[in-house]
Amino acid sequence: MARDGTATRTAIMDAAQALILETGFAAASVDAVIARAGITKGTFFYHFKTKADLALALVQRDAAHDAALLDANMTRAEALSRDPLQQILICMGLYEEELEKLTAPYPGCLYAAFIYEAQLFDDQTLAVARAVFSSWTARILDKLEAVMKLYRPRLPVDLKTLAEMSLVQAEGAYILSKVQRDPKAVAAQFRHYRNYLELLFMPADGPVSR
Amino acid sequence: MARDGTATRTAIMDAAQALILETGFAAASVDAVIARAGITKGTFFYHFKTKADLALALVQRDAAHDAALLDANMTRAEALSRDPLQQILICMGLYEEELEKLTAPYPGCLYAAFIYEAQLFDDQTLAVARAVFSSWTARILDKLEAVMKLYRPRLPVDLKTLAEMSLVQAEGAYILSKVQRDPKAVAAQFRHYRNYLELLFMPADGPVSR
DNA sequence: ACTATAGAACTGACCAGTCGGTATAAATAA
DNA sequence: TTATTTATACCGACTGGTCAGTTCTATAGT
Repeated sequence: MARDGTATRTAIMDAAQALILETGFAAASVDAVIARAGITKGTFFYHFKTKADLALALVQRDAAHDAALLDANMTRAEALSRDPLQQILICMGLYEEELEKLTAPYPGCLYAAFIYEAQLFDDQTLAVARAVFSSWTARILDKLEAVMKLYRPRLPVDLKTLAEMSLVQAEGAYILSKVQRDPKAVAAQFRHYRNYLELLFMPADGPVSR
Repeated sequence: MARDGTATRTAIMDAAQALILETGFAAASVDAVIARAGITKGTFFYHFKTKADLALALVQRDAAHDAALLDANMTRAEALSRDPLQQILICMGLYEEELEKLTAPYPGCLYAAFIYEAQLFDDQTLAVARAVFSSWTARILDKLEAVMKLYRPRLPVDLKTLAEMSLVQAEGAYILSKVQRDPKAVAAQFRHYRNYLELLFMPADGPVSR
């Protein structure tokens, strides 16, 4: 097999991602990456011009994956309910379902790993992380604005930071999961976000509004 | 002044902490630390046996600081209200007040930085971070249990993960603040945690219970 | 012929850590 | 009072190793 290098490229990226989430980017040396991927240095630099190039490829791959997953979950949620509040709750519930299946602590988020070593990366790489955050937030914010047209929140609330809170809850939960070595921590925190939205928008006298 | 080295030791630790939050631990080289602290290599290794020794000292210092701050804020809150729910809300409000004063993005949390480079540290160092998390959680959980004796939550809720959520919210907000370069992001997220607690425990018909 | 890979030797920069030495000031002895 | 000792605080050149990245030759599949 000398023709298709995509498998090798993927192997390098997978090995690097796992290593980075264990040791950080700086300590995930090229030597360590190639050892884990089972290839040699020549091959590594055949696929990636520099280590920074790998960083960019990794963050772009994650960005594409995360965007696709949110899209899939939100589309499913939209098919399951016409109510925008229910759509968000269902969407978060879908994430929660997946997270409940974890048997090892959540390995972590590449954007968070990179942001805690921010000075090591160029603007382009960090911009990808920023873009993921802002498009995620925008998607949730859209729904929340639709919710606001149908429901009156029980407390005055800023919708933008409320949308961002879903991300915050995820990133914070990843850290908790790693610190406590607890696979279940992330799902539990997603559940709290769902609770908050429910309490915020559900009228006091019951689940139906108008 | 040849006698008192504590100022130098503090300068090293301050320089290291700032650097670590910008670049991560691995990339915060001893050379970079001493350059920022304005001292030399000999001095560094006079104060710290190894770089790992510095990591331990840093995390211990933060642990002591964080424990003292929670204690101070919670004690103030306890003086301001007899109601355990109000005590938590006030305590979180005190944090929020401080966070609203920020003019630069929150620099980050050392525990989070370390956990994203976890393999670089020995068990003792990571254990300090774990201990901070668990004693913080325990303190909040205590209050929440007292709350539960007076109030009935509007949704079934797990108190332990609810206590942990305060930490999750903080850690997640630090990341958001760094990604968006937004100094206000952290306070806004603390506010949402307060809102959640309020909605969860405040009876539907008004702020007074029994 | 072209692409994908192996492998190994090499470079210069940077890494953590060492070592011999100096400066200072307080304690002690003349 | 003035030397001498002792301990602390600090300096900076140096060492052996690792880092990212280069360069080369060789080889196998298409």
